Amino acid sequence: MVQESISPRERRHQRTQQAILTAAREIIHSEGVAGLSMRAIAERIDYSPAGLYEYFGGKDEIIVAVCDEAFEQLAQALRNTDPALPPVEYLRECGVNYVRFAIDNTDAFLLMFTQAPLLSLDHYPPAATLESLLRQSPAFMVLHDAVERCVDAGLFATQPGRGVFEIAIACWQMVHGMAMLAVTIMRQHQPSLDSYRASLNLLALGMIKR
Amino acid sequence: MVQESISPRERRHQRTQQAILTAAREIIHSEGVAGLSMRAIAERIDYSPAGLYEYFGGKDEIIVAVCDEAFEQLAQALRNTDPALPPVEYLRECGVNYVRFAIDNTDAFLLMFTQAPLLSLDHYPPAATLESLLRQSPAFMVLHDAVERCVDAGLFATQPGRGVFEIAIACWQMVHGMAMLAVTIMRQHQPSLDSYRASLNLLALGMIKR
DNA sequence: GTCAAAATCCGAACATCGTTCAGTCTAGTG
DNA sequence: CACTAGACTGAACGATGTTCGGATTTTGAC
Repeated sequence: MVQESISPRERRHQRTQQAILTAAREIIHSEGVAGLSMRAIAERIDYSPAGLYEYFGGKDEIIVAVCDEAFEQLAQALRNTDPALPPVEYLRECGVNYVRFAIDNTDAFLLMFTQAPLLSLDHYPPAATLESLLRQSPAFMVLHDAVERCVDAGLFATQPGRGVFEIAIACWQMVHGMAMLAVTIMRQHQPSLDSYRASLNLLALGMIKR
Repeated sequence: MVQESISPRERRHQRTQQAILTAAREIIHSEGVAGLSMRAIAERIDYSPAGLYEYFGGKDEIIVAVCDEAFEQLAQALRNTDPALPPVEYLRECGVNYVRFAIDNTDAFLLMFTQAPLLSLDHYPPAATLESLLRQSPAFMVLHDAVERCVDAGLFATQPGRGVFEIAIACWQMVHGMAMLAVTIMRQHQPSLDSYRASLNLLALGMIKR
């Protein structure tokens, strides 16, 4: 039997942990990543800087934790895509939602893909294969399953060595490039979501069986 | 007449400036971006930390200068694409070279697109339009001209509101996503360049007039 | 209820960082 | 030669992430 109920102590511990994370998120949103400091977090939740180390191993761990939350939010944003859409349109709208998430959550997105990669090499355990790594990512799996629907419906062509997984990676690369450029170089010059949609249509067109 | 010859003093100045930049580049390559410090640069070229401020306004300016150099190298890497290739293949190989540059110069590429964007908002003057901004980027213009060749040859279809410029952006987004993921999440699991080629073929296929 | 152990939390300190400033030395100009 | 502008340093300032010893509180076992 698993002891499901947690002690009040653990509950307080988790609550304080969450308070730290939300404080970090707020600071990043208002001051930018550079403005995030242990002292700023501590002050915001009425703690001493040293007290934070009771809940996180250090600043890096806090950043990684914020990223983990953001990755889950991204996956949720992708899952919000209307499942009633035809397979290809569904896949395309997943991509649009990916870009939309990046634009609406610039701070979080930049953190996920510019700060975490520099830290994660030490924090995340190295996976054996790329496939085993990506299968643990809920966000990627939404794209993967969307591609699978297209293949199962006989719309997308597969080849030996280029199955659902490889096609899903190609889709991810495309939408990730869109999102990444949108939050960096094009930050001040956002194209319409329809222009992203048009580009994704082109990629889908190249994949469709003919 | 322009005074072309520069004084020995200015020559020394420029040489020291270059020494600072190469020192910074080497430190980033061996220690990572986090290991880059004014003191480390100064020590490597036998200077006092304060002496560096005679040549650069601060650490941010040094980083931006390193990025500017790297952007020029990227443009050069794209220009190395064999011009004898047919238009579409030429465009595709430009993309492959973009990804190859990212993989071969991971430190520089990460610096360009993860550090600089956070600083450049203060350093670079905001451009009026996206087009005027990108036209100043030699690297992007290589892609742009490659797309133009495809359009002029009657291979790529254009539409009102989706001309050479818009298509070039789509290509850039694709290759940028490939490169970005290659140097972050897939850093330890590099797919072959041929798999990138195959994905780029799909995008090109969607653009080809039919 | 008692009491040792564990969990919190803090103040002070340490090392490091980017940056500034007053001053010294040197090269170039009149 | 005198003078000025540039080059360079040492010491310092404020801010940062982190550690450590100790004080305080909470918990669980007897």
